[in-house]
Amino acid sequence: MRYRAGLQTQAKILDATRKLIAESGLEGTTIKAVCERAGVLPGSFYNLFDSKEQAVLTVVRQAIDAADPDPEQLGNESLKDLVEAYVRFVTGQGDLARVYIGIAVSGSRGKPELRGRVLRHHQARVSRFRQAIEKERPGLSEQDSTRRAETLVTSLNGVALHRVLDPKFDVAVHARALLEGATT
Amino acid sequence: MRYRAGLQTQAKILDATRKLIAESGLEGTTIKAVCERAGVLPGSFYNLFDSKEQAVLTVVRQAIDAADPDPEQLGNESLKDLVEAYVRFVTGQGDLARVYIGIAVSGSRGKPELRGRVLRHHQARVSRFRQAIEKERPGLSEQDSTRRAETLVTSLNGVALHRVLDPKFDVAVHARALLEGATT
DNA sequence: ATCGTGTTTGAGTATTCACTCTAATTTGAT
DNA sequence: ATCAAATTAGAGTGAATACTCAAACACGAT
Repeated sequence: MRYRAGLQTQAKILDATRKLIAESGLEGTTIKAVCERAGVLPGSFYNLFDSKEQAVLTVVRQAIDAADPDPEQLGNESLKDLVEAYVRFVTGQGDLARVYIGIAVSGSRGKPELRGRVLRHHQARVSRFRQAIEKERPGLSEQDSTRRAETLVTSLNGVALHRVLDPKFDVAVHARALLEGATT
Repeated sequence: MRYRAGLQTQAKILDATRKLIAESGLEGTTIKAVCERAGVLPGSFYNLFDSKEQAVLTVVRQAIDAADPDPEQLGNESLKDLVEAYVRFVTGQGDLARVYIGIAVSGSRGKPELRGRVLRHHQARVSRFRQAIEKERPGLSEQDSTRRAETLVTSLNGVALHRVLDPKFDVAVHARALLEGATT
């Protein structure tokens, strides 16, 4: 993959894969469907990717990266910043958010690669939230701040999950309530 | 299906289906796998069920029913009762809880039957939680109590979701924290 | 004991899946 | 313009899928 044509084809395939996962989950994401939507034939797909799983993993990596804001400023942002960034991710990048949530539930079974990646990401996220909580409430024990961070992160995922089912669900309102609950 | 043998076979098939969905998701739940685990041949399966989807739907219906405590005492239980019942369901009936959570995301796509069922059940659940909240905090507006109930129910789902990924995750602790957040 | 009906058998069907292969075409540095 | 390498075309592979069917068998009311 060194020519322009190859790079364009790769982008088209990844776009198609992302949209298909968001629309119909891993189950509905077949090579045939991806190729049809990308306007490409299977031969081209396998010229650029070793397997279907490789393409899926690339998209999942994109989704996980997109769920975290400004990785450079790690440790310098407020809890409100973190929550708002997640709300923006869920409401503004619907496709990636659906991939993220969908993988967290169904895609991790029997696929250690995916499961490990999701769990590692979750842990990093909890740690980041914990730091922000400790900055806001310096008196808390580490155990307590960790517990609050875990409750907040998993609850936010639950709210995001419901938005996948009901697009009218107001994520921002519930995120605000959870934010308040975590700091009082 | 009128003889005892048929009823026994039906029960064996549903048990196998439930366990397989819990272990390996919808994707891994094939007719062959279900039949092998149930000690039955495909012909017997299709003598009792019209399709794979029918068997899956039956299991999902069981899971949804099991998520609600004492349907007869509707409206008479405290918020704490409701939360504790959900924790018991998630921690004690892992199989069904996994089916419920998994279906809510991955299974509902492209299957209006399932999607509608899940959303209707969610609405009933929110309404039940709202009533309990209003009894605990009589001063709240309906809009406010509804918002609190929605936050609580979706957050509990998020906590339960994470337990699917990490069996060591302490659901009870986080459920308690969410319960407190909903009533203060 | 008989007989209609429910149940099981187990091979068989059509389809779809991820993936391969070879030949033809396109690319871009020279 | 040339040519090696990158890319594409598109039919084809074997395995797995959901599902079917006719024949054998088991049940239980009579």
